Amino acid sequence: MKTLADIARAAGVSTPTVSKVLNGRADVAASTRERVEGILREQGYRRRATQPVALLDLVFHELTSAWAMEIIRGAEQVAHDEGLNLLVSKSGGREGGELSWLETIMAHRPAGVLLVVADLTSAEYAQLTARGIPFVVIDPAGELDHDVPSVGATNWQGGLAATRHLLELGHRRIGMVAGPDRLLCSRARVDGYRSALESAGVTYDPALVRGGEFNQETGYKVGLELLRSRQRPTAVFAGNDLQALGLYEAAREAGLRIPEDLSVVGFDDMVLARWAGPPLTTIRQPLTEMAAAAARIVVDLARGKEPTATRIELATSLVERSSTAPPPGA
Amino acid sequence: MKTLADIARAAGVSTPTVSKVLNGRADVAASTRERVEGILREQGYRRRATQPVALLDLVFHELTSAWAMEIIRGAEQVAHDEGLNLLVSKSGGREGGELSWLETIMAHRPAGVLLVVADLTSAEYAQLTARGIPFVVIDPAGELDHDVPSVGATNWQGGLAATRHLLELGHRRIGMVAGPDRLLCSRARVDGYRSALESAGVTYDPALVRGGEFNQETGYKVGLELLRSRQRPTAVFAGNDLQALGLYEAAREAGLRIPEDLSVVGFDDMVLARWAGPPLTTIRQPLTEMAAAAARIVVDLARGKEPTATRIELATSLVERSSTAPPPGA
DNA sequence: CTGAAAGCGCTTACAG
DNA sequence: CTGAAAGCGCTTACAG
Repeated sequence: MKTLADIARAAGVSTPTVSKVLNGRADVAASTRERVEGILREQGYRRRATQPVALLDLVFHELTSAWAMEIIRGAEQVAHDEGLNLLVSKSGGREGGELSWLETIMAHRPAGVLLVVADLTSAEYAQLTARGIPFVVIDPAGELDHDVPSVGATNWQGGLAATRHLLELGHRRIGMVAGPDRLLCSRARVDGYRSALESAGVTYDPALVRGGEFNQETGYKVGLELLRSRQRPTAVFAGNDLQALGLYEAAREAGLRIPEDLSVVGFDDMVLARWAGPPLTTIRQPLTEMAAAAARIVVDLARGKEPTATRIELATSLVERSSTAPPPGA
Repeated sequence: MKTLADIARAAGVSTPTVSKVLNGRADVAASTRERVEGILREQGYRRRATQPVALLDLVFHELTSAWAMEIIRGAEQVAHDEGLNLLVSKSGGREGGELSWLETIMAHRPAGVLLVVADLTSAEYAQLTARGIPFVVIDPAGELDHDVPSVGATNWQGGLAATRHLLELGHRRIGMVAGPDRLLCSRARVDGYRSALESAGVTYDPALVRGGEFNQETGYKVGLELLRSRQRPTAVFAGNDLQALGLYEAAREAGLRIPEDLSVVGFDDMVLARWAGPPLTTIRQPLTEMAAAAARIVVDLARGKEPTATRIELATSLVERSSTAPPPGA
């Protein structure tokens, strides 16, 4: 690590002069400035920051989905309002000799950390807490210890609303493409589905619920299974929008029109839901607001203020488009 | 701004002790540690970072589009590989008493800056250069001074390929929804369109080209105009995917089926293109790769290495889906 | 486990 | 325009 003194020596000037060049002061001769700038560049000088860069770390497990953008937008808004700088990174898919995501974060000591769809090991929890770095989990993957602040969406109510919508249209045989069991949000959606059926007096049939990952391949695969079964459902609730789009493909392949022969409801309301053919009826998850709420909690925590609440679920809502209709022959 | 000494005084300990607490050293009594942590929190202490946080600034004009995510992904990849931390912010829509985006960036002295769809005023250019902060413009909005490094896509070739594809299907009356004239990429796409027509011996008809913003409203509005004109086009090349989706709506409203009555080609290949109804034929723009290339240039520049090239255009490519077909009656 | 003393990297105020 | 001197915020090495 080079110091100002090193640079000064190499440039044949004093440290104050180098300091002035670095800080863009006017009282340095042009020729001196140039020489010093050259040496700074050459020697790869990096300043030890004197102003604290107030950072807000936003950590995704994966940076793939369209999903992520809405979260970034919400976090950026609050970060900017609070004078913080938003640092975006991903924790997944990086094993081997490298520093763990947590070590990287510890190294730059952010004012706070936002974790997206994360499982926190208790070791990670302990490290974060020990260093007094406040954090909030957005859309927690699994159960969290009671005192970990988190922001989610009302997934159960969403599953309920989606299924109720189909029931109200007259559907009775309603299938579901479930997400992975390890994810809280996925289990809640399935339970909401089940609960809606039961309170409508429709018997829950486990054969109509098949699970997999939250992607379009699963929607396609599970969709084909459901649509080719003897008593095929007239409607399917997909655990998320990507699965719903996989279902679209399966329906096309099975020769079923949406919504005439098959109704489909998704979950998330990603941008593409609106543009699917036909536009997808889905449950909107307010990701931008969720991220903003999480950021505000973390900022409060960082400033030693007690946030009004540290466990929040924001409301989901049904967005009706054109992928749902009464069942055939209704 | 609180100092360690302030905290020490308030906690009734010495500064070294506070320093130890901050750095997670083991040799502090648990009770002392707790008391000091409490005071640190209470007084909102922020350290003046001693380790330099190596930052890469990624500045968007707007943080809205699905677009942005692919760029973030490319930049994050390189940032991580190079041990930099990716800072995401937006420059647009923030006038008034606040610091300009540039001042904010100057304040944290990043290793480099990546600007997306930006116009750089010469004052901004001068400031960045004076401080020796290297920067690269991704998808430059307008003409840049000769020595500003930039990474773009081959927009002209893309316009050419889109139009050629339609010509090869047999279309002769091909409309275009143009983007704003102020954007370089938009003008290049229009020129590519025109060039393809001319080299196929089809006369360029200015009445078939109508412009507006790069959004779906423009696609809809301009689409209706084109489709309701006396000699309506059998195919339309939209300046970007959002416009193409607006066109979809216009076609629906005009009672035209895609692709049977009207062929549509978009530009960008956003995720939603694949899921549109029908899936959109479009020109793919390799945003992730563009961002990664830009990040690599900025890192080289920051380390005083001469990058292999400072003006790059990455290749676009035609992605054929289901929105294009031979013209009716062909 | 604690803190006085020395030291580090940088900046500021000012004499020339 | 330059740099010797003093100062700032923090850390380190070490005596108790």
